[in-house]
Amino acid sequence: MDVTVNTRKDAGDKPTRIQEINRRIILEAALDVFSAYGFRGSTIDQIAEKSGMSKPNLLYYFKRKQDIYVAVLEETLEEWLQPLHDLKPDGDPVEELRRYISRKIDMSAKRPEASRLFANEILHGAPAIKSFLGTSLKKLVDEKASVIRQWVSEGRLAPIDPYHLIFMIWATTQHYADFDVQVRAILGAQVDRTGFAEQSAQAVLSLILNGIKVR
Amino acid sequence: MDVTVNTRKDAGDKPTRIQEINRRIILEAALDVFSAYGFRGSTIDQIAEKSGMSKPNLLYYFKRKQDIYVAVLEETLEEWLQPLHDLKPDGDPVEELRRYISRKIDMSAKRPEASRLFANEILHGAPAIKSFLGTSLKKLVDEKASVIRQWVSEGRLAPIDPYHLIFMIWATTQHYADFDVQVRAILGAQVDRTGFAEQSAQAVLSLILNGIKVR
DNA sequence: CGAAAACTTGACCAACCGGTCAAAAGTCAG
DNA sequence: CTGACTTTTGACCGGTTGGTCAAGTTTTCG
Repeated sequence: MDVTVNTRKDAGDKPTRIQEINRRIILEAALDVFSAYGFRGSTIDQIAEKSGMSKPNLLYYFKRKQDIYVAVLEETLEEWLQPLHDLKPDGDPVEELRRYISRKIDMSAKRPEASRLFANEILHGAPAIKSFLGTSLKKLVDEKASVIRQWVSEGRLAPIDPYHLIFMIWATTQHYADFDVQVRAILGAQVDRTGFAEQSAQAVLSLILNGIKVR
Repeated sequence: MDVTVNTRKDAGDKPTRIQEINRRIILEAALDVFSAYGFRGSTIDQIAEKSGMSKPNLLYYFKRKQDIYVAVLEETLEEWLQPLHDLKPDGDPVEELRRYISRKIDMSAKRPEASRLFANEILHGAPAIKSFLGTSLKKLVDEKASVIRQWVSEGRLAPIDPYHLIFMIWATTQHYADFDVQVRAILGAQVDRTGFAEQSAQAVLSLILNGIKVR
């Protein structure tokens, strides 16, 4: 039994320099492709072409199409939830929520592909991340919801169900990324004018914050 | 040249009884399938099976997969936009918007497949209805936006950009249909308890209405 | 009834696509 | 430089899927 033999690729071997580079290239290309066409609508060939490598070569790094998809989802998820993680019980509630909403809008504007990737995944029943939603995400949201509930009970926020508040923040902030073509169709070229993102952020912020301020 | 020969199927011939029945069956099955798997992810066989007919027979009624998709989109669109059509300049602004939001939430709860069908279509660049978005939908939204702007300028509504307000209403009301699995993962079984829809509606309504009431 | 028109279907096809494989080309440590 | 290991690729395969077709069955209507 030659113990030096290893199966590489799967096992926990440290990746080579080339592996590191190429995995990164593939995941970036895959984010673009999957977010544009969805899992079923994307082909390995598309991702390979965008990565500048052949299909068999891509499959040398990720054995199956699913594996690429899951990898890109996991990679992006952590970044995507960071703003919610950073919502802290200390400090002014309205200010904390203002910061949270601002960061969410900012991320949607700067990385719309990430937003669309999740939107598509969830829209179709979240086959790849359902277990994550029910465990890690639920835990995180439960935690932050109780922070918000605390604020409400202290009278520092207008009475509102914290879960519904979080859903509304998600819905409104991601709308501009997920439904970009619709927004463009209606607003036309002004979407590309500088300051549009800030203007949208202002509208979302003022509406939600007005709705939760104590009066 | 036998003039009585007609190409049927495309032409403006009045459909037979069987045609009317089967087209309806197909479109209903297609809404379920397309909304669950998207255009690319759905197969003609799936729709045929759900319709209880053979694939060639289904293709007898709709020559191509695209044709079924476009037909079901067009059919559902009209119904989907009715509430916005009914937003009238007369009457109390807050009451009008309350009615509009309520009807949107109601539709999302009762016909989530329709909501998901559009969400998916727009998410992927609206290839089938892009022209519609830029013409009919834009016209409708422009019209209603100016109604809202009028209300604001009369001081009957808090100052807010009417387009962003409409987008926020769309985003929040459709969120519960489009992201159903996520909502379920976080809230669990309580989603199925009676009154949940009303509770969500209440949360959305109170937040948005609070944000637009003059103070 | 009878025949024309409408409807239905099994068999089939070509394109596409996820994935394999064996062999060539490149990398790198000793 | 050399040989072991890693990376790359062209050719290929089998399953799926959109769509066709010719032949059969049912409906409609004079």
